[in-house]
Amino acid sequence: MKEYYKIGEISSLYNIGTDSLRYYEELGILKPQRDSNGYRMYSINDIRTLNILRELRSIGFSMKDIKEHLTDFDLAKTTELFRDAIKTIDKNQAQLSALKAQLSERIDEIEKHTSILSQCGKINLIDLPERRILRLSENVIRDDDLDFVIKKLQAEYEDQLYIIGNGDIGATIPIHWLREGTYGHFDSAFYIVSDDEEYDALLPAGQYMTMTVRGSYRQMADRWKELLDYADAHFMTVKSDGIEIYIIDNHDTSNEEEYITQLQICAESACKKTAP
Amino acid sequence: MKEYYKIGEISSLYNIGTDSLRYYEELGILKPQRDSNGYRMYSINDIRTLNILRELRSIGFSMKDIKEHLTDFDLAKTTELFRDAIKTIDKNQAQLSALKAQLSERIDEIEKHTSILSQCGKINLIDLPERRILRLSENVIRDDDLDFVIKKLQAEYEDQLYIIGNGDIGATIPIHWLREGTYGHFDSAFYIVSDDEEYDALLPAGQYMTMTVRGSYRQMADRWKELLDYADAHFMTVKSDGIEIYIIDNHDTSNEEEYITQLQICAESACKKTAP
DNA sequence: TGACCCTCCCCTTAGGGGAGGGTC
DNA sequence: TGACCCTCCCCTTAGGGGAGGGTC
Repeated sequence: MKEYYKIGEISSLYNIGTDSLRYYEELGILKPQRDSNGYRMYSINDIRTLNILRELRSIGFSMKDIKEHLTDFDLAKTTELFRDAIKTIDKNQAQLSALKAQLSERIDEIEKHTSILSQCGKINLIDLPERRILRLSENVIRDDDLDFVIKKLQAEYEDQLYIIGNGDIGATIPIHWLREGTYGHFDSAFYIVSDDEEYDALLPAGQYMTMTVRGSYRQMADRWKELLDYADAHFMTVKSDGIEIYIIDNHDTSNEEEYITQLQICAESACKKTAP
Repeated sequence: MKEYYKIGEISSLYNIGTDSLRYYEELGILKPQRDSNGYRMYSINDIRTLNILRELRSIGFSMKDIKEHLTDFDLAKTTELFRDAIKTIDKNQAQLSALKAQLSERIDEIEKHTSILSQCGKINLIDLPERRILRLSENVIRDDDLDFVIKKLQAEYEDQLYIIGNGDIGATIPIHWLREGTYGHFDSAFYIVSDDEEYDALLPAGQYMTMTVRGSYRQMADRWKELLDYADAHFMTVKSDGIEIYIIDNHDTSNEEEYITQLQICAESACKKTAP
């Protein structure tokens, strides 16, 4: 057995690059002697250090931590180091789990929504419960501004941000604007929040006319007209502002044709009212 | 609502540094216009891009992935991106779990072994089963070389490395060297492997004299002498080489006083043999 | 004037890769 | 001679921090 080993021998034995070994020396962790020709000579002691270094490295410790540990360690310090590492791992795992749940939910949503494409363009009458929303009102909001408004909404409720963001995003249009056919203005943007979250406004319960629309926002004026015409034809009274829910929007696709938006407006049969 | 926003406004709204925004521009992801004074002017469209960018970033995608994604994405690409991300997360989680298990095991071992300190220095007679080992024989191995030999052993069974490394490490000393009192030479180093792993040699089953020793290796010659004297005094016949198991060594502590080594040697009562 | 913006420029992790030149 | 070693030196991620100087 030899006294010293050259960098190449160590490199192939440990299956690590010679660069790494030189780097460890640069950091002052390994201090191989030098031969008269300048070649690094690794002793058994250097190899021992390298053994520990690589073990800690594979566990994921930083070189700084490793250097610190190597200068002076005993059983208590070693177990403490390992315990800390476990805590860090737990944190990372929890983060990853949360992320994974978010991603799964997003995928599920996209798939769920694309599966209702057959509904597109049809008018349905459905009963919706009262919905809680976080609302940002601004008098006039152009279509393009929506993202910005949403962001302001998020900024306002920053501490809840981890909760918000999964729910549906929407906007409301005063009924008289819809009647006038001047599409492109909204009077508020909102998040629909779930029961256990903070909210500042409500979308009323009731019977809603809904239409799921696929594609560009340019067609919305026409779609709203269809809905209002339908209401008139069926002697229904419109009882809320127009509501747009952005199911698939520019966050999910850069292809306008894939957008999915649901139009909702509360409307009840006039006959109901006039019934004895 | 304004047409354009300055870098500071965006920065405080998104709670990210202005450096980041400049960096996104440098990468060509954001392309804010410039005012006549050279100030960046972020449009609603830039804000939209930034929204998506930050979302993907928080999920953990690299800037390269994000840039690629932003140039052209639709529902199919978005879900694919998310699915890939989930796969990556799963892999990372699995790695972390394995690491955590390793760390826990190491901690448990250290604690288990330090709890048997009361046994130190006492001679026990115990029956040990046959043990499977991976053995590296070298004619003469100095104490200092052990780590290196172990490394060669690992290199030889590289594909099993994830298995190896948790088991006990030890070395054997020919009985005549022990008798001579020339401690510091070994004729082999080995790993004890579990039942389902590859092995190339055996430590025989039988009754063993054992002594758990705490502290420096300098005392081992004396300890071995105690064991051999004990055997002689009790008319026992030594039937194996000396075996040292390194329970706590220089990998766990830089303090020699904390080392724990178990000496084992197979020895059976002479009276047994002479029984009718 | 103070807050805000600009453009360099240097720094961080853990090495990887290569040039140009000596060594066994 | 070919494999091996040496020392620079530049490069990677996603920004952070600061200097020196202009702008509202």
